[in-house]
Amino acid sequence: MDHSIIDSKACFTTPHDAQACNKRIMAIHDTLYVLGGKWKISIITSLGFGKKRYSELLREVKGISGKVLSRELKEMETNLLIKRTVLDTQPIAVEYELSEYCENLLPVIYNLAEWGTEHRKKIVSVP
Amino acid sequence: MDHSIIDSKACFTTPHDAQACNKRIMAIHDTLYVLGGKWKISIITSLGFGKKRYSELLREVKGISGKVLSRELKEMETNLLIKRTVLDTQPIAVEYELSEYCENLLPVIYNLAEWGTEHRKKIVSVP
DNA sequence: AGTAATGGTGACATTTAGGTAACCAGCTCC
DNA sequence: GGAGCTGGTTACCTAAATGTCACCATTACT
Repeated sequence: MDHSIIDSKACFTTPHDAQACNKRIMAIHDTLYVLGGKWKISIITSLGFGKKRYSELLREVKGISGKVLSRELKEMETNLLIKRTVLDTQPIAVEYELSEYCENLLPVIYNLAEWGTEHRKKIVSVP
Repeated sequence: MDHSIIDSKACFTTPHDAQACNKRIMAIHDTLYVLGGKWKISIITSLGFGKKRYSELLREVKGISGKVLSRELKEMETNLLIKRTVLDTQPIAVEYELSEYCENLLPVIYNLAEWGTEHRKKIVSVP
């Protein structure tokens, strides 16, 4: 019963059961995948300030290409993080916005930001 | 002053200041990088159950190659997540363990696991 | 008819991450 | 001296992520 930090901190609920352990690892990788890559965080941040059209995102998320933007948006839509609405204006306009479901993700992102900020300080201060 | 979810949930501290925004995005990517890739979470999980030697990790982290393991360990060491101790036994043995600093990361990982678990349920239940 | 804006898509090239297998030094056992 | 263990490193190769650039249909304006 001496498995150190993880159990003692009650951060990992299940101990040495390989299957539960693997499920947990997969869950973590799922989340990392949903948030990972070069652009997702920027897109979420941009949409965090309000709904945007495709061309607005293309302008605001600096450096992204049209192809990658549309792919990322599609993926985030199938992950239910984003709502896509086609307006029947002339010419046609498409609006993207964060979904309500995406709100669950914001505290997670917040923690990533906090830890990253502190970590950067820590690393640059190391001799 | 209508920038929706993010501010209303107080999840992003600073509003529409581009520089602060970018710093935050970088911080998030730092964290994602520290935890990202195919193996880091598995290594942390394995070391979470107690200190391990190189060859033990090679056996327990199933599928990893020696090259990648040593690279990941080095990187995690420079990120101060891991302590490396050379024991002067014969033959020489090297022990790896999670650092105290790494404990700060465990709640973050915990959140990733929780969200990932719920998200998987959500996605498979979608029509 | 020509130009520009909308929201994209497709073929291809490049970059990065990860995998394979051979090799090495130091030591021990036989 | 040969085989086997330790903890690695190296050169080379494949696969995945990302970037570039050309292209498309629709509508509107001039």
